Amino acid sequence: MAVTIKDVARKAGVSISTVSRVINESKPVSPEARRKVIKAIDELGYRPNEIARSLVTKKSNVIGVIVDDIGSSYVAQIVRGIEEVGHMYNYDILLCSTYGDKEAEERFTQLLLQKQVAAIILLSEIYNEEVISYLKYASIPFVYLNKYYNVLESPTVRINNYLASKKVMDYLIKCGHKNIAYVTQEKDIELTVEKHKLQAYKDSMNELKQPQTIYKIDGHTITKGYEFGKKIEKDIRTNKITAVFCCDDEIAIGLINYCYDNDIKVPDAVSIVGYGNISIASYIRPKLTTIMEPYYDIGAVSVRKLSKILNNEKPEEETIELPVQLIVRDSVKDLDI
Amino acid sequence: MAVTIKDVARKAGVSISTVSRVINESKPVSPEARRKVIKAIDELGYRPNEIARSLVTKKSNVIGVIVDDIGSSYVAQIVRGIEEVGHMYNYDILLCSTYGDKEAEERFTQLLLQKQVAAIILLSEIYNEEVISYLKYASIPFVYLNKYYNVLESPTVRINNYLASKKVMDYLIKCGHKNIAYVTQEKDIELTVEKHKLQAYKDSMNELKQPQTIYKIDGHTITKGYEFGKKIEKDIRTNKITAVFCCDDEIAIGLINYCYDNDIKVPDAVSIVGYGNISIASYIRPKLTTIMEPYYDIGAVSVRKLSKILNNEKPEEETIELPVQLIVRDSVKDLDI
DNA sequence: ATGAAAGCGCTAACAT
DNA sequence: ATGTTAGCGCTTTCAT
Repeated sequence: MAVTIKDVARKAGVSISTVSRVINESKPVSPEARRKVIKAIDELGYRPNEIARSLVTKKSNVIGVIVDDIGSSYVAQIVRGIEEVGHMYNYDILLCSTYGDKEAEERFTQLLLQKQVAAIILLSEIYNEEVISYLKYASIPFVYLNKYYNVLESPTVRINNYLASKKVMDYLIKCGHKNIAYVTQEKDIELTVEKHKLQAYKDSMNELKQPQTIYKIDGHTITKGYEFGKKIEKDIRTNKITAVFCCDDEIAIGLINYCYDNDIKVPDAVSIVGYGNISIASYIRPKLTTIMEPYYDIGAVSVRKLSKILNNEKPEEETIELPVQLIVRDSVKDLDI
Repeated sequence: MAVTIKDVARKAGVSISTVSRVINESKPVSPEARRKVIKAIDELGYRPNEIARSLVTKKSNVIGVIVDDIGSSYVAQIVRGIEEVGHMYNYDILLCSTYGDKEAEERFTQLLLQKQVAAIILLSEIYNEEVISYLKYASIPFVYLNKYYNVLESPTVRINNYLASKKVMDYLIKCGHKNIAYVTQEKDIELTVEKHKLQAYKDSMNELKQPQTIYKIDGHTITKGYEFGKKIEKDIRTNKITAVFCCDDEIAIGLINYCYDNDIKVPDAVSIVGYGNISIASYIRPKLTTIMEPYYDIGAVSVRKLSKILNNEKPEEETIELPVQLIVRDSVKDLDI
């Protein structure tokens, strides 16, 4: 049987209140009593039961984290930020993965609520307004993270996608590219960040007075990017385009692999830029030039935001925007050289 | 204020016991009362407080998971297995990362114990006997996972590293390679799985009646593998070796990248084999031939093992060995063709 | 400074 | 079948 506060009290010859006071340093205790209590705790190897504790305090110092798939590398990086900074603020992490299941998001939200988590971070990849309404209704502090969709008004931490895409376009143009293609997504452009990224592309091409070449693909995987290679191959070989700006690192990497397998030299025959800076980006060859989404920081800032709310500090703006950086590597050729 | 079992009882006009009975289906309840209770639960949006529940039942259906770094891809895969199968068995996951800190392993173990987790899965990369002793002393069901070290006797799920290495060597030899090098680790060979992997290499080379070429490097990162390229470059160019068996995918990938950057064709100039099958392995070019460590399954089987223990089912063998597979891709050349 | 006692929300005897 | 009650391990009034 686990040792309880009673055992400590008995052994120390004091009341359980006194024991409670010394472990919480909540009220003054005589040095004499404190000494005895500490001794008893030591000898018995006593550790307060956090469950009992949070039942009475109604606080849990647990943050519920619902992600799409912890096996996904950017998700793991965000969770790393949540976890590491969370522990600095003394929060523990209760983790659930939904694997894109809409119902699971709501089910896990309920579950976490039942577990009395102090706050929730929901990292989603789908469009799901209900879960946000539910979260608001449950009036639990939360942060909603979604790489793709702009869902409702909700507290979130993200980057400015328009500015990020502009950065890419400016760089490509600086490198002398004129025939630049953009690879976007087929679905829900109006609802997703693609809306802003695409706008940045269009604005840039207009300024450049060049025709737009827009490809749409369905999905964010390396495999999809690879398959996409077949579609774009001709346009590359005929020099209709000299640079491809992919909405996703995965797609860019798939495309690079397709080029490698089909003897199209990157960046000599075609320049490729990604978006995200997932970890593989620097390991494939050529190394991928891309926009760095600060995943770790997104996680870190999310916890910090929640921590502030939980401590009733001054409420922040709902949306926090983090700076982005263009990571210049080897997948873009400077045509002026 | 959250709605409690009392509110439901009052609203339904029954006692709290009756409410408890219907939500737990623990004892028969008249259809009439059940109906009223369910109605009240619905109307109030009541959800039982899991904290209160586990305080009295002394069960928590939470599994504490301590990992080295959730940002590491194989770790994320194991956690994915734990998480997904865990939820099937109705367990939630409380996650902590140690980042290789020995003290953190023990601190988090204590923390999880205080949180009354039902069991612990410890995924470590260091040698730390104390934490195992502590886990045993705390008499909590646990599984100890360590990719590198063979630490003490402890319940674990792993692969047979000798057999896995043998598989690689057999394949390399089948492909006509004779001058095969093995890249192992500098540190703690006797304490780690390298002991068995190296033995398999030696046995194979002896059978082949070929001299052994063993390199030692310190670390498991892609960067280390890249740096190692400089050391081995001459031996490749002089054809002293035609194939390199790396103890780690990361090292193999680093080496492949070094070769790419220095115009050494893989696999034409040198064949390279990895170990682990991390996700990047199939995305780099050439695709890496490697041993697949079934990370997801290791996580999945670990939970299943714990679940059995927690349900007092027949105790299993302490060590579970999972099958390995050689994934043949493009980084090995068949010399006979 | 300390102890007694109430009570957090719930389950599980124990009664009826 | 249902209600009453004790108590899980703890914090926190409220007395003293």
